[in-house]
Amino acid sequence: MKIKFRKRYLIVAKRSNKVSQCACLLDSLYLLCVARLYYIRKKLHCMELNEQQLQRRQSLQAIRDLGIDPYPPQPFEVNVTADEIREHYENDKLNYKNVSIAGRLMRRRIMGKASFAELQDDTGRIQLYINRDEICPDEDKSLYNDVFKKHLDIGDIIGVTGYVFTTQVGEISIHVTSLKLLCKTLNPLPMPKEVDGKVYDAFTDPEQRYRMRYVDLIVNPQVREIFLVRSRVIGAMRDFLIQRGYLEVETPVLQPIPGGAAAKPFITHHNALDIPLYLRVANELYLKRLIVGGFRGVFEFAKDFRNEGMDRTHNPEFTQMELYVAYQDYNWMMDLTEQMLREICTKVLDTTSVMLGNNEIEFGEPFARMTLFGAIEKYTGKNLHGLNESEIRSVAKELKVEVDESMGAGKMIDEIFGAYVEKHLIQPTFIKDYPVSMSPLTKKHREDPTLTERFELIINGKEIANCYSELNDPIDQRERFEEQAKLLDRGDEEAMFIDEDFLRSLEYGMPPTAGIGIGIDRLVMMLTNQASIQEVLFFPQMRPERR
RNA sequence: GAUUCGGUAGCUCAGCCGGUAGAGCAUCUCCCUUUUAAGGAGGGGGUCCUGGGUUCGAAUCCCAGCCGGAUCACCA
Repeated sequence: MKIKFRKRYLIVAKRSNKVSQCACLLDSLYLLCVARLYYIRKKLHCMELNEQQLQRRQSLQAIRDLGIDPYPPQPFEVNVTADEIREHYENDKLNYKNVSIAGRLMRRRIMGKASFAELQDDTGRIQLYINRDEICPDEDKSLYNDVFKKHLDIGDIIGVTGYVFTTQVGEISIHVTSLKLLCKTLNPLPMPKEVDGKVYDAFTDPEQRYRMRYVDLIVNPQVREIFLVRSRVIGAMRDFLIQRGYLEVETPVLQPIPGGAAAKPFITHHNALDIPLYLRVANELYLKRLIVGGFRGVFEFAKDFRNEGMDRTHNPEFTQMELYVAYQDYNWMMDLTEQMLREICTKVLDTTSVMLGNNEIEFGEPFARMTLFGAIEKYTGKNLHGLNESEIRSVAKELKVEVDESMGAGKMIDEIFGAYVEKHLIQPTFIKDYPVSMSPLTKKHREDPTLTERFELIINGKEIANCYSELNDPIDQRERFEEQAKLLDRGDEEAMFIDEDFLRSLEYGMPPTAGIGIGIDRLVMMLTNQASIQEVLFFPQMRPERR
């Protein structure tokens, strides 16, 4: 507006060289008013559409005026995909004499009475050759001259039929004999281009990509690939577990007591019951109730919710697979985990080693196994085993690890581990035997009552799985919960609540059980070499868009 | 949360020692019947993130804010 005025003012100033300054001023004031009115009208009538959006709406109307439905209700029969044509045409030409394919128009090269275009379906792109006199055999050339050349835009969804051929420069293409508009689009797409492997004008702004994932998926094929891997990883894991006879179950997301993990929950309210409910931070306590109920093995791919920080490895909601198997222990679960990851990696990526940044992670070799205190001693020189809370606090201070009064011994050990050890564990490593205080749901170690039978699997310096021999002594469990309750009172917002119903279930008897939780998002990050969790979530949480 | 970098056309970005807003692609008009970043000719398109300040004059300098990226710290 300001600029428009300035431009006009300059024009006026030039024109009125010989006119009095007063007249010039009046003139420009008038133009200012006109410009403002024009601006307001533009805003009201066009809802701030840009030129290209307006153009597309005009094309939409023009198409309707030609008697064509831009959003037809009939199905369009597709009998081939872009990928299939590119792969099999050369060896099976007779089978591609009558193809029908649908997708987005992604590029047009119009050369007068004939054109090339690129159609993108869910498998990739295929070139189209469109000849005016073939799609318009009669006098009426409007389908080519008006609809195709003028009123179709990049991104529009079309269906074509025709036969496959190879062009003079050797590109497998579809010679189009008929073309139908299936959906007119009103927003222009970003237009990345690739020349000799170099990508220009890529749609790379992470904010835009995450906010408009649909656009990201249309124009960035590598993004689509990540989500295909994600789906296959989950599929392979599910197959692995079902093959072994474990039951896939579903347990409550809305929980009256948020149990099973040290984490800050989201809280909500149920109107009819007039009670607070929490979004689950884990499903552990429910799956164990099912083991009490008599299932031998249960698992769930669970969305968990934690009201904590957000960064490139944390999203407020994330996916965990939790598995509980009766009559097993954590040693057995180590073997199963190793086997499962090896199988998933092989099935999904057809290899046992993956590049992750500069590190090559090897899933084919046996995973290293170390005790927690052993690992801490290895990397800090301090043996924490047998130390009491105040002794650990002083070691933590000596190591310059930040601790505060609300932290118990377990929490401080975890801090030290995080600061000194975790980053060194690049290859898959099981860290086992955690102190009792940091594992309130875990059975005491068979040889050392100050420890628990628990392991975490660390890969590339990140925890990816957490497993226990599950505590099934109801009296011991009650005492551990009471310890947690004291931490809650001390101000540890992540400490656990006492879950009376869970305790009651243990009093009915839970067989010895091994349980594990595997972070699916992190696993997928590793298998797709992604540094941020947003890249493996379709719709990562974002601040709301303004207006 | 701390530090740091950034926000300019539909997209990717340049301009930033203050002085009339630029490029490529996209879009529009015209030419072109095997092109492929198709080509040729011409045109349109901007609240330079927002709000203050300094100045005759701010996209540019200063302050505040909003949004985002990266790094660091913490939860998975």
